Amino acid sequence: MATDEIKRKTGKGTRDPQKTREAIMEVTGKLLARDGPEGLSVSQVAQLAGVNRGTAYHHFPTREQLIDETIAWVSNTLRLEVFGDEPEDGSLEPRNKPREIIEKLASFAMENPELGRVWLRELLSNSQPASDPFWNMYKGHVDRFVESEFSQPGIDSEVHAITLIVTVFLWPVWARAHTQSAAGRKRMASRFTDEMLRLSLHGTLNKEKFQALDVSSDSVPDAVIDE
Amino acid sequence: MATDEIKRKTGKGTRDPQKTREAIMEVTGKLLARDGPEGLSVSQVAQLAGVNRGTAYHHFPTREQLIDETIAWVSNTLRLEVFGDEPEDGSLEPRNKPREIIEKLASFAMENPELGRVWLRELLSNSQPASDPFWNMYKGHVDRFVESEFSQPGIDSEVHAITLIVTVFLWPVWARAHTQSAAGRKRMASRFTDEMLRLSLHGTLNKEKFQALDVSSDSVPDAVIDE
DNA sequence: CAATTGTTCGACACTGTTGTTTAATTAAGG
DNA sequence: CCTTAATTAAACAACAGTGTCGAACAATTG
Repeated sequence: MATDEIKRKTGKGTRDPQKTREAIMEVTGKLLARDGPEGLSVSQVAQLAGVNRGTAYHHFPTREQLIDETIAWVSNTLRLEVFGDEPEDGSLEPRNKPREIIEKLASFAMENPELGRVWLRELLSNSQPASDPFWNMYKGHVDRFVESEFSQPGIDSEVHAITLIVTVFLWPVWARAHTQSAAGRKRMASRFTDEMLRLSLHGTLNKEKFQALDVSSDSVPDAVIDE
Repeated sequence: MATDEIKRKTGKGTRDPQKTREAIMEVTGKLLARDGPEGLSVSQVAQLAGVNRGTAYHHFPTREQLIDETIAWVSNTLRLEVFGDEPEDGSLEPRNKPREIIEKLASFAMENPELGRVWLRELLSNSQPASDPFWNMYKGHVDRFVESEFSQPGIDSEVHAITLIVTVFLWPVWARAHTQSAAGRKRMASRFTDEMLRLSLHGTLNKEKFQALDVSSDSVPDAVIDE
């Protein structure tokens, strides 16, 4: 159970600080996804990264800092993988098809479930997510879509953004726990995107049976001014 | 930061083992939601529950057992709060309006974000969720809805069940981090149910603009036989 | 080749947690 | 009132984790 160890020293290049640093963060990311921030131990990270604990402390002065930097690194990795190198402010082409982004997101999430999980965990417990690069970019896309001619009217952009990102990142967690093969994973990913698409186009309710449904039973004004 | 303590001894009834037990599990639930299973310490639980550590060990022989029993207790609490005392197998009235259940779920989740979070965490990392009472009941309802005349055809029941439950339990986490007042929470809960309803009825895409959309681009057969 | 710089390692002291035990205290129920 | 069970307080060994050192080490320079 504690006998697993990753031999990082492949090839001849024996000493590579940057690679060591990344290896440490990579393992930290995985362990963060599994155990959460409170359950992470530098000892375990070092062991799994095939590195002395002192080395980890050389790169990251304190446990807290290791966690923080790793999360920032995850967010950046996410941003790069999903959005490439679009400009950060993103006030650009609104022609980006939302479907493309969802597919990219979903497939990435399925292949890297740990990253999505650790990032999501941080996002949800962070009261100031505006500082997160990936969140800003993603939210910008959603906002632009909601205001575009391609979307239905009346969508609550914040609710939509959160629900979408949450499902995208957590479906793989479920899917992975119920599939072993790579083919199975692919199928699960397809099922997800298919269902998302179906949902986007048709919803879930049979409209003929729900004509008399009071949509705004005890709703509140749309304008939301909090606090 | 570590100076918080809950005075459990309200009134005169000083000694009540069952209540002590519940108080311990309640605190355990909260801490589980905050720190995850790996981050939970019996010492902290005892301190926050206003109980001696020995007492905790009297009720729960080991840390692991405390966690397990608490999670089971959470699942049961969830089931009771949302579904009342319907029979477990639930092969009963399919006339239960899905909307009613979603509203119950959503409002409960908004008022008890910790419980939902700890349960969800367990569900997603559990490869054998069929043993969870709340999951079984919930999944049964979704299945029956999907096969009923009230739903759209072609819904992937598993995907739908997971995405719905995930959003229901995680939206409150986000909402709570961005609202202080009780009124604000209520508004956030309303926005969620409204948007869910809107989504169920109309989806997100403007159909006129997406007529030529290939729904089954690289889809796979619906029949899913894993492994 | 030697000096310098930055990386990695092994050992150390310290703290906190677990699980166990033992003795003393306190309320509840017959 | 007296027995029983719950609770507390305290101490214990075993252990894991955190930070901090100084020394060993590699690679790049002069």
